[in-house]
Amino acid sequence: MSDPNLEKLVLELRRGIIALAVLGQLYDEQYGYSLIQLLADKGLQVEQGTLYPLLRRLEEQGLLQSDWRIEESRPRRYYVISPQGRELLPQLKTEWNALVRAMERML
Amino acid sequence: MSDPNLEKLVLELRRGIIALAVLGQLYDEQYGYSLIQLLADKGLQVEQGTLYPLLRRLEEQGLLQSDWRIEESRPRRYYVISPQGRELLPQLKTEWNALVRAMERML
DNA sequence: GACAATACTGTGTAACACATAGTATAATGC
DNA sequence: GCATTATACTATGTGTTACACAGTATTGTC
Repeated sequence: MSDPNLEKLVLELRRGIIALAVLGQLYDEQYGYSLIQLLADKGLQVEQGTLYPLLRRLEEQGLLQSDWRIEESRPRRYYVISPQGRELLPQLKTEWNALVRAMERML
Repeated sequence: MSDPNLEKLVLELRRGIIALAVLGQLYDEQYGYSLIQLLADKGLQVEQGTLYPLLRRLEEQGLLQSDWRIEESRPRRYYVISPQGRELLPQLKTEWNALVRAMERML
């Protein structure tokens, strides 16, 4: 995949999906670094420079909650989906599924 | 869907998808306005202010070809996928399918 | 004790959807 | 025949965001 056009288009494809994936994975709490690995395991590579700001944005929007823990071997900020996030996620999934179905009709 | 958080996330979800949809629909030539209607029929609302610049970008990138026709009742710019676009589209579809499968594992 | 892995922060850039506005012609209804 | 709607495109500006790149600091591991 060295075609720069293809890379740009794939980049844009992944763009909005990352937020959906993150919200979907945070029913169980995770810290940034572990979430990157979890997403990678499931087939979605996300850069640190993408994920950390995204987590902060989603928390600002009230969709995530976090707490900073220093008792463990390393200090970590744990994130989990908030009540507001739990309310929003099913609606977002519905929109996602509608998009997937629309694309099935088109490709 | 009045939640501004949801709207913002859905906006980002749709973002990259539009280019894929456009490329997929242009095996048969279309002009901008007809393409907007075609996409809407298949469940994807795209604004004029989104589609027209997108068509120009995709042409600049060599993925589309166009010609301006004035013989018809109205002047129209017809777009069709280029050979380079035909080469790229299956790869983009593959990436899209991989993303869809990754999301299935996560939601 | 070097090196990789872990875990996070911060700044800058480019791309892009959409809002908004504008131009102009063709078809339709009354 | 005249207003209204549909058609078809152009142009500018804004806000959001993924990623590149750089940096900090701690904790295993060989």
